[in-house]
Order: sequence, then structure tokens, then C-alpha cells
Amino acid sequence: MLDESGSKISPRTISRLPVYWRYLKELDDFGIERISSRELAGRIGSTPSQLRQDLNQFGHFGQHGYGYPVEELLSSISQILGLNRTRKMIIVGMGNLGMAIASYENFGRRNIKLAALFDVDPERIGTVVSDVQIQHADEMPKFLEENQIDIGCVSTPPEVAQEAVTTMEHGGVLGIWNFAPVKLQTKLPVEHLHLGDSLLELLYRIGRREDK
Amino acid sequence: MLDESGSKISPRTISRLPVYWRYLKELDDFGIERISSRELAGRIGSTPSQLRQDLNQFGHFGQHGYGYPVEELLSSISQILGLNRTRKMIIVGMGNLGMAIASYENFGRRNIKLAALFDVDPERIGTVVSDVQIQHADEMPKFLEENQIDIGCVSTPPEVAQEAVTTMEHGGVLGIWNFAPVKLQTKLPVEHLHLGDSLLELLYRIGRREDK
DNA sequence: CAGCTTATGTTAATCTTATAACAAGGCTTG
DNA sequence: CAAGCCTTGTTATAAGATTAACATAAGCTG
Repeated sequence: MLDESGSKISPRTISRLPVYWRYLKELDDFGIERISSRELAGRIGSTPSQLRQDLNQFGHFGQHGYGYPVEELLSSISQILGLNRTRKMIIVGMGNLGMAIASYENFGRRNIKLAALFDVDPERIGTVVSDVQIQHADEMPKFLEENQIDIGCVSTPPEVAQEAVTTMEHGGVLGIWNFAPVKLQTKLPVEHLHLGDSLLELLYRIGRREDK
Repeated sequence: MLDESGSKISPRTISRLPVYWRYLKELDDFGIERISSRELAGRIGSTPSQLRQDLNQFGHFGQHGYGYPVEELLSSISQILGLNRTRKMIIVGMGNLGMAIASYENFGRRNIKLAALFDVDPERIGTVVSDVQIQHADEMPKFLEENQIDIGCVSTPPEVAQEAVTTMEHGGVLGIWNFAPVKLQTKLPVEHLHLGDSLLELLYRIGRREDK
């Protein structure tokens, strides 16, 4: 049984799916064929209850008294996450962070294809990163017209992030992966990842620790 | 009134504090002196109720019928986050991501000082990034013995992340900022940031969008 | 092949988080 | 300087998420 569409999936569950996927992939690579919720949860650092609760939002993947078949479950979660089809991504803003993202080796295994890179700095334009040449950002509208792009990654300075997103939205991009620390005005799904915020959270926890 | 220690602060609240800090800093830079929960929440994309609820976990910063004094509130939140004192950070793993983190311009305003960089690749060792020279990872224990380091940033391949963390923990580091996709065995507070997981979450949401 | 063991799917209870409502108190204005 | 208007702090309510419990069903063993 698979993915009972219609029912709302909890956001918390969704954010754990990629973790499940990673661990299952590792198990599968090791040739392990089955796993119990207890053991998988143990590795992940979660609880059996939560794991089962999460999975059962999408269907029944396990077998009573046996556990979960790794390969099958991995395949199901891959499908739920949408990994069965290739997605094209572009990156705008090829500073240090943009470079790092473009060089990220793990896109392949997640079925993500780097389609284009954009920047405004003349010194960067023409540079080739991960087999893709950086173009001027002015070329983006035309590029988007000629190519169906799924993911727009924003690693520009915050001042120009909104502009980039607007261009992407008009160009038919389906979702935004945002590294710029600004609230974006768009109807597209946005996944936000901000280094500074994450670091401050750690800072707070370090401070609290010292108090005790 | 400030920071009623003892009461437990909700994790969700904590993760929003850095956002509040950013927006307040922006307001303060613009010379704005006061702001209401309604307006601030509007900018952030939150609700007035949640904002007040969050702030009141730490104390009473506002004034009835007036709102919040920006400079004072900013100062309070800075103190709560622990931004009043400088923290030293080291980075282990100077691949593309490590380079990007080391080059991150916003550490200064968060009172973070880059103290050292480590890698094992002979080609990288000796390179200077953000005024700091990359050393061999073998030097880390000695370095930690001679310097009190607060934050250990891990941007190594996953296979060696645990080893790096163990070394850091023994060396007296207070918290781990982890970019490697592995569960770390440590008693230190860990702040986890994984690009791949974030991207998969976006992928899922894009897929769900298309269904409708 | 029958009974036992095991680990699921699911329901129930607890705990956490978010939204809404409202009384209290300070600013502002005429 | 007093009355009214805001906007907070706080309490109450609702929604959401996690943990716990248990009945059910499949594999395994003797």
C-alpha cells in the first residue's frame, strides 16, 4: 500500500523523511534486508513509536512480527520524496556559499541535476563549476523560458534575493531553496536554510549549558 | 526585567530568537526606536500573539499601549543569545563547504572569532582563509590544549566526523556546529545543518504541490 | 503444525505548541 | 489633566506532536 493521498502529513514527519531515507539507503548499501522500528530508531536517535507513527501516515510498509523490508521501504520513501524523477536546479549567487553548493557531490544520488549558474560579478562569469559555466544573471529570464527548471537556489546577498526569486517564479520554477536571510515574497514553496540563525541557536545552548 | 532563569524555554521559541535578533538589528540600524508586536510579527511572518508569548518567556520588555523599545529589546535578546561575549570557533574539514563557512562575513556581527582551520589534505594546508591559515588536523589536540575554544564546526566527510568531534570534546570545546550527515556521539550540544535533508524536504513539497 | 514469540498498526493519553481572548496599564490628545 | 485609545502581559482554548499501551497478525521453533 502506498501514500494515501488526501490526508494531511505533519510537517514534523516530513522533516524526518530525509533522515529515514539516508539511513535506509545506508542499510541497503550494506545489503541488510530487514530492520525493526526499534533498531532503526536506535540508529537515528528517535523512538520506535515515532518511526511507526510517521511511516503509517503514508501506508503500511511493515510486517507483523518481522519488521520492515529495507529495499522496499527505501523505494517507497524515495517515491514519497519524489526521488524517482530527475529535477533540474539552478543557483543564483556564486559567492563562496554558491560555490560550495554547486560543488556538493550528493546531488546525483538525490536525482538533482545542476542546470545553470548565475552571478553578476564579471570576474566570476565564465568560470566552470561542476561542469556548468557561470552566466550573467541577466540571462536568467531567457534561460528559464527555454528550460523547465524545478528548483531555484538563492545564495545571493539578501538585498537582491527577492528580485532573483521573482524572476524565478515568473520563469516557472517550482520551489525555492533559500540561503539568504530574508523573508521572501512568493507563492512557491520555500525551504529556508540560514547559517547565522543556526549558529545563534547553538550559541544560546552553549550559554545555557554553562549556567548550570 | 531579564531572563527569569529556571523556567524551561520552549525549543521552538529558541529557534525563533535568532530571527527576532536579525529583524531588531535591522530596525535599530534604521534608527527606528519602537515597534509593536503586530508590526514586527508582520515583517517576520509570524503572529503578534506568538511574538509576545515568546518574549514573555524571558521577561517583560514591552510597555502597555506603546510597544517595544527596539534598542533595549535588541540588547536584551543579544544577551539572552549570549552575543555579549566573544566566542572562538574552529573549523575542521576545509572542502568547499568549510571554505564557504570560513569566508562567511557575518561572524563578526555575531561576535564569533575564527581561531583555527584544520584539514588533512596536504594541498590545502598552509592556505590562508579569512586571515587564518589551514593546519593539519593532527595539530588540533595540541591547539585545543593551548586555546580555549567555544565552538567546533564540523564540515568533514561523514566518515571522519565522529573522530573530529571526539577530539574536540576532549579538547574542551563547548558546542558542535555539524554539517556532516551523521548522528554524533557526544554530550555536547550539537546544532545540525544538513544540506541534503533540507533539499529533500523541498523536493517533497514540490511534488505535493504538483499533485493538486 | 500448533503454540509462542515478536514487532507491527493503531488507539489512547500526555505533553507541547500555537491561537485567541481579554483585563490591566501606560501613553497620548484635546 | 482626565478620558480614551492602544498594546501589552497573561490566561484560556484549541490544535498538534510525542510517548505509551495494546490488540493483532505474521514468522519461527520444537
